[in-house]
Amino acid sequence: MRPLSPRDLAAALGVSESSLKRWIDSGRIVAARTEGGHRKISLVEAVRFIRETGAPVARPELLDMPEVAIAQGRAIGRDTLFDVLTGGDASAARGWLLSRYLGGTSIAELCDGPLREAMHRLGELWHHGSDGVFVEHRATDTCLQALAHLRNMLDVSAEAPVATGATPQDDPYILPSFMAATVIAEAGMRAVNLGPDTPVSAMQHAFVHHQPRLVWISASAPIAPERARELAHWLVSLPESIIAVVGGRAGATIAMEQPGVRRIDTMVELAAVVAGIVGHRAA
Amino acid sequence: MRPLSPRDLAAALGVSESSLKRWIDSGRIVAARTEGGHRKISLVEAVRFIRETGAPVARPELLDMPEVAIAQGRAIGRDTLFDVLTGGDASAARGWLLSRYLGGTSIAELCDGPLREAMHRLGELWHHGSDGVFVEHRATDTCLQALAHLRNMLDVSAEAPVATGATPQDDPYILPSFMAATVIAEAGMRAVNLGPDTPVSAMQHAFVHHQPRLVWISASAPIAPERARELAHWLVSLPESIIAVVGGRAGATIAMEQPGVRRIDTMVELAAVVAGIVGHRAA
DNA sequence: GTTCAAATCGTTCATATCGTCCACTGTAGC
DNA sequence: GCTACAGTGGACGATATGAACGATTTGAAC
Repeated sequence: MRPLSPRDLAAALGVSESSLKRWIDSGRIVAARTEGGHRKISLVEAVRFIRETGAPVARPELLDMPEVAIAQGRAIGRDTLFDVLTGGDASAARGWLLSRYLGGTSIAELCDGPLREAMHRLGELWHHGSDGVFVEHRATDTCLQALAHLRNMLDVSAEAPVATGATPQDDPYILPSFMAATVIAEAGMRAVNLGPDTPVSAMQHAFVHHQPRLVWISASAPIAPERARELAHWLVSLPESIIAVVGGRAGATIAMEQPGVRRIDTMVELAAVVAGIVGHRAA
Repeated sequence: MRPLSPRDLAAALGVSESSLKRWIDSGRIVAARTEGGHRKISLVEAVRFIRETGAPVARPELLDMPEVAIAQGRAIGRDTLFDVLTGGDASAARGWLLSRYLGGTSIAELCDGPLREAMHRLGELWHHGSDGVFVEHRATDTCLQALAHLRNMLDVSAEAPVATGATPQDDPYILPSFMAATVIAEAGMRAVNLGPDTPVSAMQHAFVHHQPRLVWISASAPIAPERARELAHWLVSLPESIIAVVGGRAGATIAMEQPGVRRIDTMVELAAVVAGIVGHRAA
């Protein structure tokens, strides 16, 4: 049970670090000092203060707030995203991702790191335990909420170039394409996501309607050869000025068929592609 | 995010700081105090006040809701949600829904009214025009984002009773169950949504894990007779203290099979059921 | 043990908010 | 018209807050 620094508690309470230091110095919060003079606030003291003053807690996740957890003396920030997701607390997961994002980690990095790892391990569960499907479905919904939250915080110019994308027909995975859309929005393009189980004809309509500079395909489930051919055929038929990228476990099936279609393995890569487009525009 | 100061909220509402301070002091707005006596208003409380009093929001961007300004700017009430959704601008759709919500319409009413109508008309498109699939997929993603936004604004107690729910296997519709989860959260329960294409076994695991008071099933696509029987059988086998509700076009297939399983047609109805549970608890 | 980046220190200063008082507006009763 | 009253918006000195600064401490890597 790590003691809190003034910065930690200030962030959790939504006040400035300066104020918090003053409150400690005036005795309203009791804090110990290290040899070198740094203030350390125990979790119990933080809870006492919050209780007694009725201070609003702006970001409980920074305190790992549930009283149960405090009682158990769980360490702060120790939990991995996987732990939080298997725990099933949607707001905790949102908090986890949000605090990393505010801490400077890009959405793309979050997707490639903790999110990918967590969902991968959940996939393992799916194979091993009988409750894997339950946990995975619940985690998908939780991630959707958290990603939507992040995406809503971004502000993309209405003049930014557009990207359209989808998950192919018969592929039910919601999350990967939603992640791609979020990463693309973060990198500065307007992302139009058609979601899972999308036929090529719908992608074509989206293309005609939005005139995107970038088209993404996110293929996780194994894809039937005819479908892969149909998709690859369409992608190759696009004008040369359009960048087509394909990601996901099953993406290789599509991308291999033809050059000119770029295979992508990570969200950071995707963000780089988008940055190239946006940067080029701006220049 | 960060708590609002009287000045912030006053500016957003277009009233004087003096009035706002008076409203707080008279208890019409609940505000916490800092150690030094400064008033802090949480965003949820601000939203509650705006909804209940019908106060007009002069400058929503000060509340971190810039989309609302745009939605109200373009002659509010002229565009239907259907128009906005077919237009494909996600932030416009968010603004549309958010401004109605701030205006006092409940999420349940929004789902039963504009959202249901819009999605229904989009379904018609699906039959008539060849680009219907594209528009419908895009609109689904847009609605997901907007609903997640609303859901993120709600604040549900960690002690609130739990509801679990899902869409049956082979039913790919994402939105209805997500809407149900949002409505349930609005009405005061913690909602755990397993999303589309969920086998009964996963619902059972969720039940064992979360010990919910309420179980919801959202069935839109036609459901195979064996599956319907399997689902109905499970629902009926639940303890009597558990309330089981079934909604959606295909819901009748399941609910008809057995009494004790309540058929639900609107989100307002669902909210009423939840209110019954929460109210009973509180009493 | 040394090195180094990140966190925290104590301080200062501009700004935000406090509580209070007062002048103004609209409305209801007479 | 007049008064009483209730709500509003603006102004005031006093206090609280938040951001910035260079100096010091900390923790982890080598």
